[in-house]
Amino acid sequence: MKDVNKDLNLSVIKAFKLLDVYLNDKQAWGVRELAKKTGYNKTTTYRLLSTLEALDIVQKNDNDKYILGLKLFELGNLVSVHKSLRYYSRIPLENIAKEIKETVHFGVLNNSRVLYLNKVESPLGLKVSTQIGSSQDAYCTALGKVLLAFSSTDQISDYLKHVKLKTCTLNTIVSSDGLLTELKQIREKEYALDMEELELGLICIAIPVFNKDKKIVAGISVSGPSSRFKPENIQSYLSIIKKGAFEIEAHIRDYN
Amino acid sequence: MKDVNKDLNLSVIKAFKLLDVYLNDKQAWGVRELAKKTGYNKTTTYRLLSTLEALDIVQKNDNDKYILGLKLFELGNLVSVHKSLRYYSRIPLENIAKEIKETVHFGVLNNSRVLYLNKVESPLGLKVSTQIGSSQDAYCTALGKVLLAFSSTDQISDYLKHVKLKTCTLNTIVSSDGLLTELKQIREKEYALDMEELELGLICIAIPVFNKDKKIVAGISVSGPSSRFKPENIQSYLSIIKKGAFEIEAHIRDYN
DNA sequence: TAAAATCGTTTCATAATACGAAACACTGTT
DNA sequence: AACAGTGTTTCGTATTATGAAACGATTTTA
Repeated sequence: MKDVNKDLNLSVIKAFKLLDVYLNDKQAWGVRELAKKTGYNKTTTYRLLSTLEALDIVQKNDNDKYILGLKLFELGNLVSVHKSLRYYSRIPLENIAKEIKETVHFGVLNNSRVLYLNKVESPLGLKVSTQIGSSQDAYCTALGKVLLAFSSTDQISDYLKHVKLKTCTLNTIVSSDGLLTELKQIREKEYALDMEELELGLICIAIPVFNKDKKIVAGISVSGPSSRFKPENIQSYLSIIKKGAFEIEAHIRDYN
Repeated sequence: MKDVNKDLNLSVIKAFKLLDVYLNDKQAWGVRELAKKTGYNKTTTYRLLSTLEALDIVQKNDNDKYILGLKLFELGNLVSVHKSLRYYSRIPLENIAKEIKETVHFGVLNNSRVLYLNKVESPLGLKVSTQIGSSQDAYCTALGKVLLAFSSTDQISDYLKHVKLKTCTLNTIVSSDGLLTELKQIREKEYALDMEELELGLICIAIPVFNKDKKIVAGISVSGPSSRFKPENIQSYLSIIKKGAFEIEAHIRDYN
């Protein structure tokens, strides 16, 4: 809580840092639990929560623990950033999911992470399921790698400077050189694969979505269990995903 | 800004009241514009916006005006209230929309208003389109009336005490007695109609969704232009919507 | 059954912070 | 050249947030 900041409302910052707890642990919290998580005083936490509750930003559940309230749902749905991406991606994603029968994701790079803007889940029982609005490390997912690959060289070197590549599985790329080579190959092939790099048994294909200036704005990925991703399927999957990407690109030519 | 409140963080309240501006006017705002809208001092508004920008709650658009930021999108998608309603309503709503080819809405009563939790738009060019997360007065919509009708008598009389029934069209019910009679009929028929009460040319059918205790938890509505809502269609529409309601009810039996 | 350990909540003197008028820098218009 | 818009910074003052301690109510442990 040092004041390196110029001149900001500290209690507003505190309030949102408290809400940030919910980004990591999506559960209901008590006053003392949140006080411990945030490092705030118990009374401070209590006062913040009372304030947020009065505003319908948080609310108590059946066990008198705090959960995020409906006002945040209302505000979240008003966010106009990437709104056209979200809007125009829906139907193409559904078409892809209908053909391939695997979960389809649509995301952008945000704060060095993949932010999922949209998804359509596989109709099958065994499937990948990610929450819209959640984010994931970029280096160990196909979607993240394809978004990185077509970023500027400055952005890529910045990414490597600030993000630690951690081992998720035996296949995870953990060296900067390894990732740079991988990104170069992705640029050449115009698609990315995640062969169990994030999680064992999980395979993922991703392709970029460009605007009219050939600048990357988003990516589409299809993911599922390795048992269903045979090498002979990947090419046909790619052409189906590319068809969806073309549809989206047709609508967002003025996106920047 | 009177302190009738017990002991709350006033600047946190100010911050969210500022964000509330976006609920009414979904546009980009400058510092002075927001200061005028909120009644805050220009400097206060500037400091609040700088704080919120540092937290990614708002961000500047191309014209250096403030819009809601992606952090709100992330938080909004974490809201767990009504999450299962939103989840289990999706496919039934899509099936209804596919059959009827009109826009289908799914909503609950929240703060005396209809809050739209989900929607599927009509595939036709001329269609009703409402924003998920937005809300609407209850008394002049079919969805609102059906949600009111099956509320407790206390809630209904409370509603009539606090909400002013304003004329939207010639058909709007503006008297308390008129609305009470209408709600009684809705309880008997188990569905509600909005015959151009909110907007001329706009017709809407709504039915309730109950939990296992026969308590209302949500409602489904189908809306479209009056030219496409012939009296002879309404009965067949109703049976299609009811089928969807049954599907949802099967999944939410423990909802309260 | 008593004691201890939780929980959320309230109090209040003190320390910290938000406030806002005024001045400033910048841009585009008259 | 004067004016009318922006957003931004400064700084003394008035307001507000802070947190240790005490409180009441449950639940758990001895």
